[in-house]
Amino acid sequence: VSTLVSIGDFSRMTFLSIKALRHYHEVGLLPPAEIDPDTGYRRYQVEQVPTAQVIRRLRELGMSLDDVRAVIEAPDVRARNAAISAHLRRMEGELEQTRATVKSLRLLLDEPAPAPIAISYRIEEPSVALAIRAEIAHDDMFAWLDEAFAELHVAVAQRTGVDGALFSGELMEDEFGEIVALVPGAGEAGGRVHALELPRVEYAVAVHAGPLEEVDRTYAALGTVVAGRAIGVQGPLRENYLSDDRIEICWPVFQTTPAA
Amino acid sequence: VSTLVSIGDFSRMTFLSIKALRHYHEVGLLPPAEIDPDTGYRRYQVEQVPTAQVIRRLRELGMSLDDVRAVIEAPDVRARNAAISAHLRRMEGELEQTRATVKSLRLLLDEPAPAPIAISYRIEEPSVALAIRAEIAHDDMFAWLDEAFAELHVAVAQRTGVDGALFSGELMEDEFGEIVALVPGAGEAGGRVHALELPRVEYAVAVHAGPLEEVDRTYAALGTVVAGRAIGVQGPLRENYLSDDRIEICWPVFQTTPAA
DNA sequence: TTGCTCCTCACGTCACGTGAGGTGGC
DNA sequence: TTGCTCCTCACGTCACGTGAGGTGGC
Repeated sequence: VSTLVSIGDFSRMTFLSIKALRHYHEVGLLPPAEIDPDTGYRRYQVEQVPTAQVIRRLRELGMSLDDVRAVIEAPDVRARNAAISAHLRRMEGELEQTRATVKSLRLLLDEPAPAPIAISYRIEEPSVALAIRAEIAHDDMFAWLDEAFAELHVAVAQRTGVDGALFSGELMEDEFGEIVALVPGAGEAGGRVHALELPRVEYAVAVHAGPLEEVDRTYAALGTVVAGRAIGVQGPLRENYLSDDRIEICWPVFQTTPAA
Repeated sequence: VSTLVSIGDFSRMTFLSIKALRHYHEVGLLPPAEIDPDTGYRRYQVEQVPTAQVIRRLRELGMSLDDVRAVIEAPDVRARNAAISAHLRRMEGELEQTRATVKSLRLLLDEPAPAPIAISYRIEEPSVALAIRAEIAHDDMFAWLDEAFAELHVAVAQRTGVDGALFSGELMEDEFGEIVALVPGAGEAGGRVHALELPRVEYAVAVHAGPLEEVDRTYAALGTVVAGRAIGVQGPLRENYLSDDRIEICWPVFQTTPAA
């Protein structure tokens, strides 16, 4: 015969606030064992304490209630551990990101004016490429590109240039929008992979060398020049991945060169 | 003569979303250099880009907009670096906490049933102590206790027991409430320090040995016994800090011993 | 009986995101 | 002129916290 305790006692026993316990009840994460039909008083079983302790620790690790629920309701130990490990991996990724951001912040504060970068102009004549397109959130960009290029590399037969990507305005401005991963050349379409005809575009181009966290500074330098000369036109930005730490950034412009 | 750019261009140059930029304008963190009186169009100066880049990095580090503002509006480099360093120290503290929580979670999952703990009963006869009391948030508990004990240790003249603390029910249940730090014995009152007369209380007592992160499990074990015997009474919980890793937890109960 | 516990709304917080509905600029 | 950019509400998100106002239980 198990002991029932009031919400106050359960709170003291689990270090979860009463408000939190009521919230977990409301969302069905940790319903009390019993509810008095007259008074609405919640009664918890002492056997619910370990579950509550797990919930508190997962919440302290910043796991969302939905993910906590997945852990709590996992059918077996394997699934449970997988859910927890996935979260810990995410946290490690964030930690790496944090380290990089701190470094980047120090750099920015120490060196507010960036080294001047070379900007060139280029006319891209119409060309073909193998491409994958999608509407994604800005935060998913890296993961999405990794996967897309993996698929494209399998499909491409005749490469005529380095990997590149097109970013719609909305993707930058709204945190959600169209993205295209492309490999110049020809190959086998199928699945998400399709052939893409790239139109003629004029670009102002800058090369970003160095850590990815700094790439906004190159964008800013390039954008400043384009804005200063009032030559910007609409159309997606393009990045070309020259090497592991060299990215070519292409900003669409018009009439940078006298007509032939 | 500085270049003005539209919110869209500024967004592309800084990797801040348009929604974020409008929000920063609304709260006065990064107002545009100019606003068209007819259309309401925001225009940013390219010289605002570095500030925006700093804001983006600080936000990525999880700094609140209020704290970001403090950094941005810092009167000099010293004040600015102090604000940033304070945030980074907080983050390191959280990282330590995260490590401890992960460890504690693994322990809890590996060993769901805790080792049975010894529970004893005790009657505390009325006594005196030097004490500091306050209403605090649960999260500030450790910092507050550290400071309070430092003050009490200076004031105490005749110690008759180890450091202890009283925790009101609300502090546990509402995340905000009364806390009392106390040193049994006598000494010099003054400032926040005052003499406190402790009434007679009967306690169920358990000793928690080991890491602080696990202390909820001892609370739960103690609470389970108290609830099972239906001997709980209201009144603050008490902790006595026996040594660095031994905490005595005292739960108020009634009539645990036959009357004399 | 008193005061303590617990209840249910309803609204606030933080930093934006998500539309809706509309207008200006090239 | 078209469609693209930008505007302002108003409301949503997430995980609770903060009261208000009221009732049950010892």
